[in-house]
Amino acid sequence: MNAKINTNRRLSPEDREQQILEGAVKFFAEKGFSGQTRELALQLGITQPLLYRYFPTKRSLIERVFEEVYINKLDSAWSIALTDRSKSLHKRLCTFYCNYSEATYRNEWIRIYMFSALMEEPLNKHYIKLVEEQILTPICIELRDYCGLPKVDISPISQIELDHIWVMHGGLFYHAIRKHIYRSRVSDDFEGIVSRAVSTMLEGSKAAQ
Amino acid sequence: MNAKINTNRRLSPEDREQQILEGAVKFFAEKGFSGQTRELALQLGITQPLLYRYFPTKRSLIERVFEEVYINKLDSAWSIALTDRSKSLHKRLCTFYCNYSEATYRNEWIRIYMFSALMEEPLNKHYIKLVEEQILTPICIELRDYCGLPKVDISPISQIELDHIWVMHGGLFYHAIRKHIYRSRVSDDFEGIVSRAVSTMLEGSKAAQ
DNA sequence: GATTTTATTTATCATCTGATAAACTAAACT
DNA sequence: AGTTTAGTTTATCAGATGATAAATAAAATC
Repeated sequence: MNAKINTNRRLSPEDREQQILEGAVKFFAEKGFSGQTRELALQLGITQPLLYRYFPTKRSLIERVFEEVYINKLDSAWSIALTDRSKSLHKRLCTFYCNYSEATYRNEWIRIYMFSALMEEPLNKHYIKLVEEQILTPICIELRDYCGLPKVDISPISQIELDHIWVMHGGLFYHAIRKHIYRSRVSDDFEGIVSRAVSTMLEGSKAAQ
Repeated sequence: MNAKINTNRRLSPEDREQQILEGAVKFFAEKGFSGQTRELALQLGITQPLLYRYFPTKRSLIERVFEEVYINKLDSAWSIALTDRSKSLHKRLCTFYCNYSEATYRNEWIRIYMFSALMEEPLNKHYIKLVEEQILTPICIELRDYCGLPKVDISPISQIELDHIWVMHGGLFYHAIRKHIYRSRVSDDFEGIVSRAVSTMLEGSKAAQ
């Protein structure tokens, strides 16, 4: 299928390493980390031992794949934009989730994320912590303001509030799971889905007070 | 760890098969389907070739695991109860999701489901279809009634409506993913989470009209 | 109690799979 | 052009892994 004809043999080490890394991301996203080095090499159009010239072990390659996929994906500017009260909270949340989904709700990202979570890679827990601290807590704070509830410095954000936002966050994430893991046919109008989910959450939260 | 001392050797074929099957469910839920037969046997306190007395291949054992985990989990009485308009829709949805989560949001179910989805087992697509037909579409129909919108026979349930309910459904499912796949600390008050998610969805949907 | 049956184990095979070493060859250097 | 350097392949290893056959021993049968 995807096996390239080896047109340009003898790449520079930097190019070859990059090519292997990119191929490995695709490969492991598809097959999981029990995918075999020979099959990866075949898909790259190189021989299997060549992998070991650039990565000492399979495990080291997998860890580079993690880095490649996860570094710099969470832009701190986003969580700052979430707190910009010159715009409506609805607008801010929609913008955020559209940006966020473009960066993370991608085939390779989602699948590698799920494979690594099932393998109990520490990566997953780090990422979850980051999401709670940099995304969900800021949203909870804005939601309190939106609903006219006490500020954070009066009472800290509770697990209940976090879990409530997790449902919306998870619901949107689950859209990507359905698309890239279940490979179901899903509506391509993600903006519309986000907008409705955000409206529902905001209206529902206000009504609950 | 879990390796039983082999106190009762020579079980009856029925008992042994059942014991292997139950052990295999736990084992593959933890390790995924690339888990090895020797390790499974060790965990069961039997020798590896004994597995092949009861299951001709590893694959056949895995397929029995699928059956064991998924058969009869979707109770058709639930979707009927969803349409019982003598109770409030909020009440019906809460009851449904509490029952549904008890049957499916379990460690082994969730993990095997996700492993099988990543492997593109047909099981997944069948199950998704069932969920859309027997759970989500009935909910959409009830939601239309709740919001005072046209009946199904006037205009069928659209992809947009389904996707909207998928967000709530996925958000609740994602709670189980966080618990059993990410193994995050989550609130144990699932009833409370369901109640808030349902209220939010209902209020939000009504307000959107 | 002796014999048959069969659940289980021991021993083993063939293939797969991560990894290494040596051979090869395209490019760089003198 | 001849020599060196280094990217790539061929050949191969050692351990893992699914699966099978023969040996063993607990239970059932007579």
